[in-house]
Amino acid sequence: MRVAEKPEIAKLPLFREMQDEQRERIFSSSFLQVFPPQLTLFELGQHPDFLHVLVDGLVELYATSAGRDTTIGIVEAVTSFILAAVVTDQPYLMSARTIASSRILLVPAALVREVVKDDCALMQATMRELAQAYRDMVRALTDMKLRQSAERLGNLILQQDHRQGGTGKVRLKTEKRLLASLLGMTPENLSRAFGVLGSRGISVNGPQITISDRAALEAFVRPDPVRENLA
Amino acid sequence: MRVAEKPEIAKLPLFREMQDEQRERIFSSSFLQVFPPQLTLFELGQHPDFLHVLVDGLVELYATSAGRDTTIGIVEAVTSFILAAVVTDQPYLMSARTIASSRILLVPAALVREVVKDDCALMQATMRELAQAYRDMVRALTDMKLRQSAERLGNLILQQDHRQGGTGKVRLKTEKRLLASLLGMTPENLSRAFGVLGSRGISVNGPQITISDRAALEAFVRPDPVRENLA
DNA sequence: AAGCAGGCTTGATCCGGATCAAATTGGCTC
DNA sequence: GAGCCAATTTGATCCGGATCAAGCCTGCTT
Repeated sequence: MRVAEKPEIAKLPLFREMQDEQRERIFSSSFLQVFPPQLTLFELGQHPDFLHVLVDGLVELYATSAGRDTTIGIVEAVTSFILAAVVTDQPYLMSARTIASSRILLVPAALVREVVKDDCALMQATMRELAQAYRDMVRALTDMKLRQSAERLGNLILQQDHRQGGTGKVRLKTEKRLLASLLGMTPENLSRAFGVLGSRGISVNGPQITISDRAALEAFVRPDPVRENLA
Repeated sequence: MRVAEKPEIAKLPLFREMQDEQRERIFSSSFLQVFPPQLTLFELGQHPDFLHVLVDGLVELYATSAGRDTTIGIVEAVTSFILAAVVTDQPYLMSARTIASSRILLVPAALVREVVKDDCALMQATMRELAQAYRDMVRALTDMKLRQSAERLGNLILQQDHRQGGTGKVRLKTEKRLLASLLGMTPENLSRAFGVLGSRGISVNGPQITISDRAALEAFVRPDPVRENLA
């Protein structure tokens, strides 16, 4: 790899702390590839050949079973994904496709596993990343099991607002149909859920959401009792 | 700690590969404690002071939100739990309570974090454990999002059978109400789900389940497309 | 500017699972 | 063995969300 994005990638939590020469070893065997929108990057059940780092664009992680499918996560740049499959060297549990045109760094999985063994800093970063990913999944699962759809939506809006700086203005980065799938509901019901939240402190205009009454919203959605530490 | 169980605990994947002296360092600062049934070990939101290792007994991990609660996992001996909270040093995302009388090894969380840094083998084991836990969560989430209740039950029975040796006889280790909570349904509906599966290849007698027609059962529940490697 | 297509919304209906309310069962104590 | 308590099962009803079916709006094509 020989690209302008190298420093940016090197700054990722995953690669930040590791030895320079090991990082160079990883990067020199990796390559950056551009993918058009709507392209399937890999599918559930396949053997993981590469650790993926989304440098630019947007990627959907989704799972399929019993003829249906559902979105497990939406990956925004710059982030690595499917670390767990690479580390365990087991088949993917999800498929991935680009939503927008995307540039992705492909790091050979076997190399990752090898360098991880040699470089404790990388291993530690990997461990942290996995622990965080696990916690995110726990949250997603309890969200799904304990809250109903409008509450889930409200919570997601609060989270997004928090991540975007707490301004009370949230802009959706994806189509609503995708958001619906992520939240585990149909597009129809997402639309209705926005309707419900309309009388709970939110106003919606296309992809632009405004929190007009945060207190009312929080009262309705009952946010997570445990706030995540700001990373 | 000075107990008969030490060798058994030392054989856990988490502690198996590490340096002997580091392991001893961990064990010497840990202590084994006996808890009666139905006792809350810790609660969601608390700061993790100890890594727990269930030596004997049964523990429920559950989450609470919005006045409801749901079971996230059931821990059987011998297994460590809440590694992720310990590693990240962030508040628990779930609560834990004993189901049966249990003996638990309590390992100071700060010590774990420290030794992990010094002992790469332990770190690697931690990383693997977290990766596996993450994958389990992904499965649980997709299960919840994509399958309906009788299918979830059928799948759980198949998994259990697989883990218990594939004999076609599965014995439930917990009350059915707890199983219902794990599967994300009410006890009433669990009962009805067993009824449904009655005509799909299984028969139930109290806690004893018999798979009488595996093909029929698999056709109905559409098992995970990706089989887990036997650990 | 008309036509079209895809995504979003709205309305009507259906279905899975929750809730509420009784039975029934099974292990216990006395 | 009677009585009791908790777990489970069964039945009736209700509700959230899915599905089906139109409309609608926006951006793009021709």
